[in-house]
Amino acid sequence: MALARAKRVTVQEWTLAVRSGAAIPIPTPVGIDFETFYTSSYSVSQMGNVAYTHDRRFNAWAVSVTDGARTCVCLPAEFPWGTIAGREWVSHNREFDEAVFLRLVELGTVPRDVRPVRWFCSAALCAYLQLPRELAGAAKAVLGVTVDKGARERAKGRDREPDLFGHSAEDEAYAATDAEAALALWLELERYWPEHERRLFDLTCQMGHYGVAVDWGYVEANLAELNETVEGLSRALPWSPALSIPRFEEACVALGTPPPRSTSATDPEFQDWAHENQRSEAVTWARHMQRIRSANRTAKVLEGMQARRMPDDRPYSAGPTAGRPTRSRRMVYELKYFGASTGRWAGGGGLNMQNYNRKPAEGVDLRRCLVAPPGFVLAVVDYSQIESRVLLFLAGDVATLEMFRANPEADAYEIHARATMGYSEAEPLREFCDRTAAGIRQLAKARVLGLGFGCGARRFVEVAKVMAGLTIGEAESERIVREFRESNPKIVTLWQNLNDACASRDGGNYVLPLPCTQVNPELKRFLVYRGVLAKKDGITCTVGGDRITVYGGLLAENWTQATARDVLASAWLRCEAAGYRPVLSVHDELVFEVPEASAEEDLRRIVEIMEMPVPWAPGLPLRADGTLCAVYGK
DNA sequence: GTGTAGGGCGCG
DNA sequence: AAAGCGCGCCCTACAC
Repeated sequence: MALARAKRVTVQEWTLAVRSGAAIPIPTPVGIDFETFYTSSYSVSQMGNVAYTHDRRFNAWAVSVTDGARTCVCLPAEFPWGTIAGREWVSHNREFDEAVFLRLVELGTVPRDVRPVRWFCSAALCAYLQLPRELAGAAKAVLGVTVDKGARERAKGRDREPDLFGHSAEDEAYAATDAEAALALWLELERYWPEHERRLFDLTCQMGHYGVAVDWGYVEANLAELNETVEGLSRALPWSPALSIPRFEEACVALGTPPPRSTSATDPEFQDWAHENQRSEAVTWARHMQRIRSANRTAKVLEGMQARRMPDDRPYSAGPTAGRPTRSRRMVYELKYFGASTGRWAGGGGLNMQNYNRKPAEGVDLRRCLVAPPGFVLAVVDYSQIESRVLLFLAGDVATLEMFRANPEADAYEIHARATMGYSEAEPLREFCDRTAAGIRQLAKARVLGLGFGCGARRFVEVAKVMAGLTIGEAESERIVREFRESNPKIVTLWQNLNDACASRDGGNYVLPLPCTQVNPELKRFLVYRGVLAKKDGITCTVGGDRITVYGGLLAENWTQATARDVLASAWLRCEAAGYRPVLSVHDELVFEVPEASAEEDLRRIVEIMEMPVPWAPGLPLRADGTLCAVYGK
């Protein structure tokens, strides 16, 4: 076992081995892992890497470095950094270890000229391969070894002065194992990670480091106001804590009002309850709670932004303050490469940039906080209904795809209405519906959004209400679902085929290749469903360490989402190659800062690049819409 | 005290 | 036959 082979050495032994040429054979990277102090309230998961490493409590109490044969664990100040400078390094969660390292350089703990030639991330690699992202899980799954993740646990509560606690041999052993596991995972799996995906990972990290410009005045003013709103609303509730559902239910009972099944603003059960009890004070209380939760969330996002403000930068404009450091107008953030099993990026680092409210909450517009820096405008470009189009592509519905191509101004709802609902007017569907007050577009929207992935009639009643604002009964829902399936036989066949293919892998793994694999087998990408068990009542398997039930519609959805992700990834790389680097990416959308002077032309070119057909999906019609704006979301 | 589960609020 | 899916973070309750 790779991990057992490494021998623990002292700093002197390590240095000697490197000087004699015994250590770190040239093509081999070194595994490197920092151990740092943290508590429940002071942690990297809440604060993000930059804020965490710049906090006054920051303390790196050990570094472990391994070449696979020998491992050295010591204080960062004691490590002979010259022995690994200019080499390739590997860490599990590179962004964290890199932030620690850069901070130690900044603090003078590590010499200024030490740099790796490249720094790899075994966690990103594991995520790409749909293995557990977390070190212990990945080591277990890939190497078959148990890595105790206790080192960091034991670091909690420790005095921040490294001299005062003197870490135990056991602590050091765990620190060593983390570095060894990272290196072993990298060496074992590295060849399965294609070059363009590594590039996407690096671009993702760089994008977050570059960050976004923020209107800090707007953030500050609204944060104060939101906190007042929360306090005021909380005081109006006759119990505490304000968001306690048991206390709320007790208050309902005392009032003689039956408590609702849900207190969620968007839950249909709550809406029905609120309507039935509209004269009861309980409804007022519930709405207060909803406003508190919403205001609270918004306030927390604003606080998260403030915590990630970059320490300083130089003013953009010339003038008396030019060149003098000022408080930065930018904010750093993190995006998790391959955060979803389908490959989509996910929010991370304590602040999720991918779920900012689209509409103001309590009068506060979160998107309005993100702005273009002076001299620039934001170019926001997103794909139109990309998943609906990809689903048709994967189902092989060539005829419907051809309608997209022939009718580039029409959206997916109109195409669906024309293809399967008998709509045949010459005028665009939206105009027709506006003119005649017909409901066909809403129904088409509900069908497209709700029925493509196997949703049944009972569930569709709610889906139609939430997605398209349609109120339908059970019988009507059944009719719509049946009619959809009859008129979209290719989609239904896709569900069945995927279901059968997965079930046929009973006892093994189901590997579903993505379209990008078709053209260039070197660039393989798959969805992997491990440990398939096909029983009479359904199929179960393991995805990302969790046991889940799968069915045809779900497989179709996963396949679609993953393929749409590849379309965006491909566009991101093409934009990058053309000199356009996004500052943010949200699933089907890229946001750029473009100079005011060339904004129109830049936007036109970006849209053009994003709409370029992808070689591995011939016949997939792509449509991108772009807008220029001074603030995000306008 | 810590860890976790569930409800809730957001997004594509 | 039927089943929308994919995420993250905050708050509260509760078991340990």
